Amino acid sequence: MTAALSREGTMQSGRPLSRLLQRLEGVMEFRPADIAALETLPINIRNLAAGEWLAREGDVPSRCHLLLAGYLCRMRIIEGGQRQILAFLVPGDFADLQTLHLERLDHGLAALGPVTVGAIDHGALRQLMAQGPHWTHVLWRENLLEAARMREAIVNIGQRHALARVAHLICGLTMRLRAVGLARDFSFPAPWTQSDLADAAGISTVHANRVLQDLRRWGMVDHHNRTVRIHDWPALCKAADFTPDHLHLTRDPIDVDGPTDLSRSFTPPREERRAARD
Amino acid sequence: MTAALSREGTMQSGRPLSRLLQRLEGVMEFRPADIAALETLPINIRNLAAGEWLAREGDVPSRCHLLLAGYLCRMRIIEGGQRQILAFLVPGDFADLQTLHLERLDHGLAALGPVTVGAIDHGALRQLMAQGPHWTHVLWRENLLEAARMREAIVNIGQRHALARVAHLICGLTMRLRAVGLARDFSFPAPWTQSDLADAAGISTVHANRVLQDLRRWGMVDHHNRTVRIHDWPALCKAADFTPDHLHLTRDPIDVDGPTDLSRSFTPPREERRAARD
DNA sequence: CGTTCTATTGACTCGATTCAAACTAAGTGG
DNA sequence: CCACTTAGTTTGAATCGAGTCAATAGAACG
Repeated sequence: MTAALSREGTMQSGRPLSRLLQRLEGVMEFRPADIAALETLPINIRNLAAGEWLAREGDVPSRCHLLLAGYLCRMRIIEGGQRQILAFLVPGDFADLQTLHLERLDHGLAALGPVTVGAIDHGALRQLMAQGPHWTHVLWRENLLEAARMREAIVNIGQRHALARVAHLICGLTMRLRAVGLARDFSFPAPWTQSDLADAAGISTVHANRVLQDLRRWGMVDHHNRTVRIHDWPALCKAADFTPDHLHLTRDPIDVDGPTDLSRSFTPPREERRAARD
Repeated sequence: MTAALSREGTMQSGRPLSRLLQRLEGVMEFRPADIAALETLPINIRNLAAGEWLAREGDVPSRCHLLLAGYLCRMRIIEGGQRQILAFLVPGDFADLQTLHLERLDHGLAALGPVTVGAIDHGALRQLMAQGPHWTHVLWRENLLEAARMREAIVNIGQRHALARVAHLICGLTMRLRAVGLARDFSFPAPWTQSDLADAAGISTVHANRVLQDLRRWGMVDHHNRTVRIHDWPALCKAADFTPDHLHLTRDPIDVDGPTDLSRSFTPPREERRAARD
């Protein structure tokens, strides 16, 4: 079991783009030519040790990094030393794609556990996008998916209790891992500490510990031996108030077999004044 | 004074793009042809009453909306009825630009006070972008700026105390308004309620009230008569732990008079293992 | 095999929520 | 223009979820 897990996590060095493509193919069609164009990108593979920085706040990278194996996190440290983890990244995610259009990095990127990344020059990506609107769309969309996850993080931290926050983080990670072929059995390596989880959920380390104990006691999920094992997925989702909508993992309605009925696509509900306030 | 303020807020109907252009020109150069291309876009101007929805979660819009006057907010309502305001939008901001590449809206957009928006068809925007990489860059960057503000919101809600959160929201709004020529005198119309502010800061309405009283008592800022008046900007920024970095309002280093020294643009600090954890 | 992280526990404190009531400003219609 | 209504603000008291501090237990690592 553990062996299977670690095999799952291993990057097939011949196909560094496989995680990304697997996820993308879940939501859109690709012509062989599109994939060929992507696969000609020169990728520089690099390993990071646990805790190592991939990039720091203020950096002006000239390359984008695709996470191939392991986990990265985005983080910011504020005056007073507190750290907020903004996001966990999973294989197939771009780490600093936004530097194509927003040069200065406004947050740091660090490895949670050992990590493999592939570096692609900005120039190569720009060339890829210049070949047609398709890859522009895909990469832009990648940035938007990230923004959607951030919105979810705001809701999570702003409105939910500690237990739901932590549960929600785990649910989101699970779904995203499954979208790239990992965590098939609802368990996955989790090299981060309770303190990392706490900083992602906006709670104290001590409280994160107590919440994890609760989740374990209720038989929902267990985090031991650097491994998360989900025992009751429906219950966990319920406790987390989790819905996968914000991940946009299914084909957007407008993409499914031709154009949808557009008459209901935009509804200006004039009659509902004030409703927004309550 | 009040007259000047309301004049400031009024949209010059002949130049609906003026706020957007004013902000953009603060960070990049435009050729007259670029601006001309933008100004030929067919824009449909529409007014919304306070509390009215511009769009709702689940909508699949076929147009993007540029906020011309007033304030919009992004919001999500969760199981249990709690609302999280994800962002306040100010004139010159796009409300649903992301629907160009992520069709389904994962949050609602509502008017805080009376609002004027300009609707631009997706098709027209795609045509604009097809004319060259320039507007693609600009619009993509708009999405990234929004993502940067969301990261800041996560840090704000996740790590700061209630007073700093509210102060931070006000600081961010002020800077963004000033970037489009509003709030020149550090005061601006604020048609939202304490309950709106609370939902944006992730605190209860009662506590928002108490925090606002503190900010008033300390002589930093005052929110009365649907107007925010900042009396001590440095003190407010200090209390908020506010820096304008995340707004990317200055020219990015790489854009200022030719290429910057790229040797220091990416620094893989191998020696700093573990540092990321503390 | 000790050193260093990481996880766990208990006691105490505190920031923030909840509930409920009172007060104030802002429309609305007679 | 005033009485009525409604939305928004303010206050106090009780409570609670979560933070802090400090000490211990356990795992991992060189």
